[in-house]
Amino acid sequence: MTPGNPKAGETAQRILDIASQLVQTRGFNGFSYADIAVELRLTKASLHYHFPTKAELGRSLIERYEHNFVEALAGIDRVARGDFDRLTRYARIYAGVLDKQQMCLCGMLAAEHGTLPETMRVVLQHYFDVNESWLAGVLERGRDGGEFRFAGKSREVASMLLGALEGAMMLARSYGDARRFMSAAKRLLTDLRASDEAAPGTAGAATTPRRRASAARRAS
Amino acid sequence: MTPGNPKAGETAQRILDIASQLVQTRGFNGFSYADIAVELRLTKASLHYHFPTKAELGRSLIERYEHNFVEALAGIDRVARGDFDRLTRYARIYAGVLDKQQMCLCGMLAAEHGTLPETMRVVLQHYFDVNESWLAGVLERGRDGGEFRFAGKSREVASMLLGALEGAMMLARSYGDARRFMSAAKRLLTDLRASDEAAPGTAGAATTPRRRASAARRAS
DNA sequence: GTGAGACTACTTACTGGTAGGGCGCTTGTC
DNA sequence: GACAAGCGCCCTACCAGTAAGTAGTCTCAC
Repeated sequence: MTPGNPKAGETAQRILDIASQLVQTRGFNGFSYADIAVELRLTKASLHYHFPTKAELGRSLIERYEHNFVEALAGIDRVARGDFDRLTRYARIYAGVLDKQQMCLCGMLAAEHGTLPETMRVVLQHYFDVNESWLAGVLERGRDGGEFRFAGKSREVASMLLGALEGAMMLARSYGDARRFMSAAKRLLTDLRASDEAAPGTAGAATTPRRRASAARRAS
Repeated sequence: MTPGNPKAGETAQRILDIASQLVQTRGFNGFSYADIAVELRLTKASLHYHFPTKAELGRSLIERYEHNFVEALAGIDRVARGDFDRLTRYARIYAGVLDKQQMCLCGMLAAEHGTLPETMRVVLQHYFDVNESWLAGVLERGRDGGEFRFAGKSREVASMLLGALEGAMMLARSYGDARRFMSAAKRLLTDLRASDEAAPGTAGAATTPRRRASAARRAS
């Protein structure tokens, strides 16, 4: 198909698209090369041409997912108004995945950690590290700027937040009810706000950052 | 073991023991009847005698797990001093599972929800409902009694808490670092306390060293 | 401007191994 | 002799992965 398209890697990308979807719905142990082959109307052997082993495919999957995620985070940093808004948008990425009846690729793989090839484990952990670093940075700046209030290291809050969102996503998906995720995410985020006061109600709204500290760009 | 025990289902229990361990480390799609057979020095056919299908085995697994969990919760209700202590002990159950390099059986299955037989999905959801109900009850009483402070429905907090603990467990396991779970759990629980006041000090972040039996009281 | 060689993107046909599952026979016990 | 518990043997489907071959395309020397 598409005869006038000699662009290298096009098929590989389509393989990754299907594989990603399969992992995010059925897990890494829940699909086979045959599943992709059927969907793509190729033979299994062709898939092995592009990705010699399933471990290789899995590694590529994570790397691409991380790459896209990092871009999304950069996008957030570009448009977000304040750090609370950043977290809100971050959570919205998760919600978007959930709306497609999918689990976070890496959340899924984390559950399957025990059966994953070592090569995949390494890049998987890197994905989480990147997420945690970004979150920690946002939290740190947000606290400095007076938008957030929390005790302890921002890195630890980031770690908790990451796990809580992944877990909320997992349960929401198994309940087939995205609102479960929404509710949990909202609670987790508002609990971090400096203006909590045991605040009930729906709140939300746009944030008015007190200060945009020019301080520390990085927190790693 | 326990030779003088002609109680029917002894082998069935041993099958469930092994299967449970396998699910909690490798997932439901990550083990086979053959794995159990090897471990138990039985044939696969014998296993099928006790559990005709894998779905049946899975269902029994969840039901037994829930049964044990409910007993543990009753145990907590018997000995706990106050509702914060109840939650602390609840989290300690998770920590105990994690110490064995295992994931919560049902947390693992939730991730694999997309490939689970319908019969298993039903009992799986029941497990989470039971957990959530117990948590909601503790939270509700704790708030009424002035031990907790939070906004909104206790049921929603319970749901968030459940997801957050499962998620924290999942990530901690994939990092091979139980302290990640400890840290997250502690933060989640202390955030619910009425006496937070933006928390004193940074709290001895690092660890809450493993404490075995008694010596409970507070996790501060 | 053409033909040899290399390269890409596949194919068909197959491997050894494992999956869940089923049949019919044998024990040991009450 | 009924019955729970287990075994030997087998089946079909599917798994990841491999070998060998092929159609089309690009490059470059002549």
